[in-house]
Amino acid sequence: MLDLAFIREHPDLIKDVARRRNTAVDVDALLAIDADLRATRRSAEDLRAEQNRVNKAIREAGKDKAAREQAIARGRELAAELKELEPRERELDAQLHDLLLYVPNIPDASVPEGAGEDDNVEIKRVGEPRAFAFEPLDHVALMRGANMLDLERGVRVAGSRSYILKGDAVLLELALLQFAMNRVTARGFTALSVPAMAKEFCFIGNSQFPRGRDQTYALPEDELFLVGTAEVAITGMHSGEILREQDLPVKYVAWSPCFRREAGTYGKDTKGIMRVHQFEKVEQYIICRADHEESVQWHEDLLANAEELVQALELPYRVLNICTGDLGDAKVKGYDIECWIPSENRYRETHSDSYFHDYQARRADLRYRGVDGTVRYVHTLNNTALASVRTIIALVENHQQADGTIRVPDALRPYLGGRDTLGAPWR
RNA sequence: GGAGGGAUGGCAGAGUGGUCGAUUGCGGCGGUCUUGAAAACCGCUAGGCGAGAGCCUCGUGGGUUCGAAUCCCACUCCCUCCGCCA
Repeated sequence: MLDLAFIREHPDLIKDVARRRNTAVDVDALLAIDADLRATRRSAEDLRAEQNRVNKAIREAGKDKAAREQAIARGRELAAELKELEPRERELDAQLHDLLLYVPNIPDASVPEGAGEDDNVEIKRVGEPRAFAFEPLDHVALMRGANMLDLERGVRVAGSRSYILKGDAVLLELALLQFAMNRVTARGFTALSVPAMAKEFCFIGNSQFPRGRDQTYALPEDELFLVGTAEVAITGMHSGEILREQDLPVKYVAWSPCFRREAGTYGKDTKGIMRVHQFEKVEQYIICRADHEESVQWHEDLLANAEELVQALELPYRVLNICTGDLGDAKVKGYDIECWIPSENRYRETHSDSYFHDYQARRADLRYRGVDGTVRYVHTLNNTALASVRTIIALVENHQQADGTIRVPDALRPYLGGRDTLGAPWR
């Protein structure tokens, strides 16, 4: 959410931003409602001010019965007028708030212009895609052969885009999660295990709602929703608080299951487990002071943390600077890390590193008191540390061996009981 | 699932229809004193809208009333007991 005063002063900028971001928002309607609300509120405030004066007069009238009766009569008139005005004031306020949720954030000047994902700009490439001395398999063939994946029965249990990991794949998943948790906590992040379901306000605060509502699983009986990322729960957990500047930055690394409906993606990534409804993720999250330079610094640091993990797993990857047309509404700027997937002969997204300035903080009402006493909205940032299935795909495909087994990168071996190979030879 | 109690500022905790946006304590900030610190003492210290006058906020939303932290209704959350249960 942007500051309403800023929108009032820069309507053309907002319209331009919405166009560049491919997002629809009716700025004129918003400003019309705002003007109407302010006029209505002004009238109501005048009435309330007089009401307060009349109430004081009633108190002070004491035994002067005539003055008291007269003031009460005026009070009755004011109450009647307010009864007309107040429902309208509430209605306009609600409408304004709803529209405000659709106004996107302002991208940083360093965000490339572009219509969609094809216009994202590659900013670095690390590691060489491996030259295989044998015909490499895709993750489905590989994991099936090694008895690590059962797609059919996963679908039987939970429908399309569901899967069952088996055998060494389960150990691999747990190892990866713990590997990520250990590496990031070693950098001073506090480990969290957060609820995988959350109330609506958390999703609004984080900006998943209202626009992404159809991508979220709902539990209507309980007015809860399944989170698509731990980010939702973390944004919600401090909602309404005023933190102390001395306690910033707050750095979390949270593990959670992630649930995604993937509505509207029917033809996409139908093979294997590239796009699934449920996976595990370790997420980095930072709450810091309202300072652009500091946000930028943490954004880079979060990227570096993620790169370090990917490098330790010996996966070739590249980093993209996400263009205006592909950047989520709430983000000021975002980098994606894409890991090399041999069977697709291309890089695929495994991490998403973003900063938001105070956009999420305003929605979630998350502020801090500076050492000088002033209260401001915090800045928030987050980046994936490790997402289970996509990392599993990249790892098994990149580290497959001629006999169908998977080589375990050195950094991961301590989390797999020292094993250097997963699966038994089968090719 | 059943019964009862509760929700007030950063925290604790008064306040049961008008002078209460709110007693007090703790914490925090500033000062006096001190070589420095502690202690003691003094002062300041909720948030939001508004250029300002002023307006709003005592869990949330309605209602009663000239007037609501206070009364009524609904909801949410927390606590205690019972039941069920990983």
